[in-house]
Formats: sequence, C-alpha cells, structure tokens
Amino acid sequence: MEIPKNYNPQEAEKEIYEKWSKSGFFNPDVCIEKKKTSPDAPHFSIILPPPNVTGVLHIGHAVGTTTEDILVRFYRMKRYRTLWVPGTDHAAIATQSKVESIIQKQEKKNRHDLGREEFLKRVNSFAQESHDTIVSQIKKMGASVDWGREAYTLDKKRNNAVVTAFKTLHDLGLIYRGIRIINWDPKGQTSVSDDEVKHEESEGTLYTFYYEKDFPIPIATTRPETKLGDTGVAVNPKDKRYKKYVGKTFRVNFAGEELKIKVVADKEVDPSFGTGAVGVTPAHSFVDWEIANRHDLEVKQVINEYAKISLPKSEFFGLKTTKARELILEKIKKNGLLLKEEKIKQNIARAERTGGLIEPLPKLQWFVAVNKDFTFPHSSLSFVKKGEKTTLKKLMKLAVKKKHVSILPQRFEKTYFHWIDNLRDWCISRQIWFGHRIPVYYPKDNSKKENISFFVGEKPLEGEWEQDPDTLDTWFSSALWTFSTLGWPEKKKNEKKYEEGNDLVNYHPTTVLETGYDILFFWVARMILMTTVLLGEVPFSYTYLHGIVRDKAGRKMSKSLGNVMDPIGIAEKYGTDALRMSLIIGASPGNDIKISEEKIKAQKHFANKIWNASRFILLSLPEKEKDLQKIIQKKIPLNKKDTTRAKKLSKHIKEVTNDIENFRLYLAGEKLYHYFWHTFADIMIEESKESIYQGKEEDRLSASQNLYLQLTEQLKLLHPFMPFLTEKIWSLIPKTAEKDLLLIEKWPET
RNA sequence: GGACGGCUAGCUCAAUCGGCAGAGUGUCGCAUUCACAUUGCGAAGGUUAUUGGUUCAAGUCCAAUGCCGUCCACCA
Repeated sequence: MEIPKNYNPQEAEKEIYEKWSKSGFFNPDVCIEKKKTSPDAPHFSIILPPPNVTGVLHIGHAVGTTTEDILVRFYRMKRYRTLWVPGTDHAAIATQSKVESIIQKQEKKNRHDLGREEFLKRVNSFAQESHDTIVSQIKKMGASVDWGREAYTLDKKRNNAVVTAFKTLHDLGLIYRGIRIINWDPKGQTSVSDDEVKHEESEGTLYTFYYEKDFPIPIATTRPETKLGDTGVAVNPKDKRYKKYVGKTFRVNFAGEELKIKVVADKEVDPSFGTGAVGVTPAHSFVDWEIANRHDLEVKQVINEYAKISLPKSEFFGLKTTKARELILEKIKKNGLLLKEEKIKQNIARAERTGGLIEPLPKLQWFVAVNKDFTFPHSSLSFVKKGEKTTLKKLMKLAVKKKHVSILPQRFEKTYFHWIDNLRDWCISRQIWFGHRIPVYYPKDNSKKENISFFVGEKPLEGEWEQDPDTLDTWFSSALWTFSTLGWPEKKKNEKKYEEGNDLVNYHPTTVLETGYDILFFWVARMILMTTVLLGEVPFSYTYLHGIVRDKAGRKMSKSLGNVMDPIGIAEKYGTDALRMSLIIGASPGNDIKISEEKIKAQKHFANKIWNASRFILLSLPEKEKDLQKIIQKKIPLNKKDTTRAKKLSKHIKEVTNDIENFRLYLAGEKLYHYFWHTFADIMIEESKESIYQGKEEDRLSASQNLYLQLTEQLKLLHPFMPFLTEKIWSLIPKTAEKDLLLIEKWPET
C-alpha cells in the first residue's frame, strides 16, 4: 500500500465525518443497540450551548466545541451512555437588531414600514441561512453531536416548554406584571435586563445649583433636564444642615416647571458628596425610585421612550434630553442659580446589543420575582424540602453552595454568589417582535391597562382576546435549554434510571455545561434558577468555564480591530486537528486563551509527525503474514527493554485519563504531545531501529510488537483531541476483523 | 467603592498535593539516500514583578507594594 509522505487534512476530514455520521454512533441509542454501551452504564451528557443565529461561528465557539467534543469522545470511548445535543439560539434582540440594520441599509426601511408579519418573515429567513452555515461549521470542527436530536430555541417544542414554564412560574406567584423602573433602550425601542446594560467610563459635568432662589437646599446633578421630574429632596438623617427642612414640602418653579418637593431623610444619602442633598427623580433613576418607594414620593415621568421631554405644557416639550439640558442650564445660569460646575468621571449605560444610551423609565412590564417566598413543589432536591418556603435566589445560591453544581474554576463561585446578592427582579418582557410571544391574553383592546384580569398559557376559546404584543427575553428560553432539549414538558421525570425513549430520564441532569465565563450570569445562573424551580433538579453537575480567546497581543478579537480569526479558515489551512490542539493546550479553565498562527502551525507539525511515525511503523511491520497476525493479536512476548517501554505507556495512559477525568484537558493535551514526540518518536522508535534492522528475530518481533502497541494505544488517547488524523491512521492499520471505527474503540484500560 | 485574575526564557504559555523551573515559537551551530526539511541533533536564553515572612524545601503558602487586565456596584 502506498502511504503519502504528508498528511493531507483537507482530503481526509470530510470523508471521515461522513463515515462517523453514517455509523450512527453519535446517537447513544445506536451505541446501546450495537452493544457499545448499555442502559445500565452511567450517562454523560452535554447540551451544546446554542450559537446565535446572527452569523457565523467565531473562534470562541471553536474553543467550546473542541472542549466539549474531547469530553464527549472520551466518555463515549469509556463506554458511558453519551449524548451531545446540538442546537441554535434565536438570540432575540441580537438577531432582530442585526436584520433591522441590514434592511435599513439596503432598503431604507424600518420594521414598522414592513409590519410585524413581513418583518418576522425576513428575520426567520436570515436565521435559517445563518443556521445552515453554523451547522456546517460545527461539522467542520468534528463535533460528534447527535444531529437527530437538534433543537432551536424558537421551534415548536421549545415554545411549548416556554409557555409551560411561564404558566408554572406564574401559578407559583413568581412571575408578575407591574410598573417598575426599567432599563429602556431608546435605540432598540425595548426594555432590557440589568445584565444587558454595559457601563463605560466617560467624562461628565456635575452641576450644583438651586431649583429657585427661595428653595434653601442646593442640589447637584449631571443631568439637569431630569430635575423637571423631581418630587423630593433627600438628605442624610444625621445631617444637621438640613434637619429643619425634613418633612416639609416646598412648591418651586424650576425652569418654568412647577415642582412639589418634599424633603425626606434617608440614610443612603452620603452627606459628604456634592451638597449632601439629592434631588430625587423617581421616574428616571433606579436609586431615586427606591428612595421614593421608601418615602412615598410621587413618580413624575418627564422623559419618554424616544429620550425626549414629555411634558406637554413645558417649553422643552419634544426636545431631546441633550438639547433640553443645554437650554435648562442656560436658564439656571441666567437666573444666577448655578453654584458650581465641575468635571467628573462617570459611567454611562449603553444597551449591549444596540449601543443605545439607556434611559431608566417606569414601565408596565413582566418580571420574575427573585426574592419572593413561595412553596417549593418538588421532593427531589436535598437542600430544600417539599412544601418548604424558599425564594429563587435561595435556590440559585444553595445549588452551588451545597455542591450540586460545581463551577470550574472554583473562584467563579464567589463571583456567582456576589451577583446573586445584588440581583433584582428580572425584567423578562421585550418590546421587540422576534422571539417567544408572551403567553398571556387580555380582553380585546385592554392590553395596556395595568389592573386588568388576563389569561395565562393557551389562548382561551371563548370571547374576544388578544395576545400580549411583547416577546420574552431570549435568556428565558435559553434558561430551559438543558431540559427543553430533552423532551420536557411532554416527557416527565420518574424514579427510573433508564427508560427507553425518555431522554429527560436518561440524560438529565446533564453532566457538564461548557461555556465562556462571560455568560456565567446571563445563562448559567438562569439555568440553575429555572431548572431547580421547574424540575426540582439542577441542570448540570459541572460548569466548565473557558476563557475568552485573545490575539497575540492579548486583545479581545473584534471586527473593528480587524484581528478576528475565522476558525473555519484556519481549519482549512492547517487542519481541524491542529486548530483543536492549539485551542486546548495552554488553555486552563477560566483563563483567557491567546492564540497565534505560529501556535497552530506547531500543531500542524505535530499532526505531520504523528502521520510519519505511523507511516514508519506501518512500513516496518513484519512481512510474513503469520508474524503480522501475531502482532495484531498482541501475542508476541516482549523482551526486557520493550516491557519497560510498555510500562511507560501504561503510566502515560493513567496520567492522561486522570487529567481528562479532572477536566485538565490542557495538561492532557500537552502530555500527549510530549510523550508522542519526545518519548515515543525520539527515543523508542530510534532505539527500536537497531532491533528492526539488525536484531535477532525475537528482538525484531518484540520491537515491532511494542511499536504497534504504543501506536494503537496512543491513537486512542489522541482521538478525542485529534479525531480526524487518528481515525484516518486507524483505517490504515492492520487490525483484527471486529475492529472498525476508532470513534467507538474502547478507551485503554488504566 | 467592592471582588477576581495575571506578572515565569526575546515572544506565547505550562508547572496537578509545597519537592530537580519546562514546552512551543524565535535565535545560533551541525546534519539530508535509510518514517518525517511540515525534519533530526545540539547550544544559548531564568534573581519566577518587588519586599518581607512561614518551611528541611516556595513559582506554588501568608502579609504588603507596584504594574496590567476583567467583572460587579453606581455618588445624586
């Protein structure tokens, strides 16, 4: 047989992936049927973090996919009942705003010009295209996912899960509708959750002034235009300067607007900052909203959804907040009310997806109550009993504290707890069109009234009803992902460990959630929230957090910097296996991964080294059929030296296995590299040449036997990391008849 | 303001329980009929950011400092 001198990944990869797919072994049901695992075997399951259908896979996805595939292939070879479910995420706001901007650019139209139905058609076709690209890219990475179980966060089954989850939480009293101050994105024309707001530092001006001459307390603000909505002034209870005014109400005229200002004492006020007095604007500041709640101050909205002044009688009506600010300042100055003007550093809030400047506004929205007591309905969790009073916050916290979920690296547990401590009710309604429509029905033409009775769940048959026009936060459906992909709510949990056809019983809780640390809050925390309350289980036993991929200079990859690496381009140039190795070696959990073309090249060299070492062994195997058969059946006795070599291999197998089992993939990868190249190729093969070319027959056979063993066992060890290359070489190696794909070979005994 | 991470060879990073500081890449030298030039062999390259402490032993543990970075909070 002719074996080329160089390994050609482009040729091998496509053919091999098809071979794997055809074999059916990505599907655990087939593995059971073909006796490659059994119903009694422990399960190992991962649900692929669904990539957003906003475009193509980036290198971060490649890290995740590789990490997951290594684990999945390892446990499949260890004969676990192994399932990896693929899918994609509709990514509501991200996708909608992307399509909106494309339509704006190409047709100069906005979504209202098209109408809800037509617009959604456009978004769906964009999503479909993006989906198809993503699927082909996941395949290119070699991911051994079970395509037969593919899911989409917005498909029919997942919608059923969303509706059921919404209704269940509402029935438990954990979802409510109400007017609260929320983050409003004027650009995207929707509310967003606290986590979707990003703060960036900028320079601002802090103005200190009086509302009017007769008002005794000066106040300070960076946004004078919001002061049109002030209904109070808060001071510290211990502040002697202002004590005499506390409890009094003043009527003042500020910039032509009549204000009713009540002076209140609140311990949150820092007497040493500014003037020690806060002008309270309940409608346009989170902190002020809280103060107003505590002291029963009136809420007066002065800014609307378009970030314009909304007071019809005011001279500033209809002006943008920035313009109004200028004019109001002029007035303050003209009236001699300005005391001080100083430059300060401040953080401005922007919507993560659209970049719009966040305007806090009171609005009627849907919320998940995280601090509210409710009666826990399940008996399957050890840290909270059935019938016990608890809160969602407590559930989220205890799941990790009681080690039902372990976060790797562990230091992120602290970050997680801290986030929960600061958590406010989760605003889940969005005023966008793309996403799961809120499953609530109001009597016709009454959807905007606050105190109206409504119907949650399926549309009622009788009477005139209309569905809530809003959609759900995309993370609401993502939070259900581990079980919505496994058949919930049609499938139910029961006492059994295995029930044919019931994925929820067979694979939930999943074993590992592998994702980037940047979505710990967005996703991981919310999955724990939803799963504990809805299923009485945790979603996964381990959370493995990988780092963010950075360029050679340590910069985050971004389109604007032009340093984005296309994983597929790299895979095509250097081979998928080389890309996979370079993403794993040197990438410990939670730490950022720096990648460069040189690093990938080094792994391409390694792939070629493996190829050529294998080539040598294949060419040096004994020609006599009888001897060859003995070697294949591992029947040649090893001499003393080769026995030592075999022992080295066992030790190596043990170490690599141990590293993978403990999620130290970066170490396992490095050891595989080092052992193959510098122990096996440099030393063992070189030393064996003497026996093979000039040795006595028994030494020659012993050497061949050892090299054969070393190679075949190492191919197994390397397979999860470099699946294509190893599978290709495996197909060239003479072996016993029952052996077929390396994919489903048994992992070496330790 | 709070929390977390990093600082190890020119560069990118490892070092599992506290036990001989090690890879890749780059640099320099040598080698090409015999698996592999996408290679092999060899060399140079280190006060592990700084200061102090614990210990038989510290890159690793403790305390402090400096620089770089990240997340959270949001002082109006």
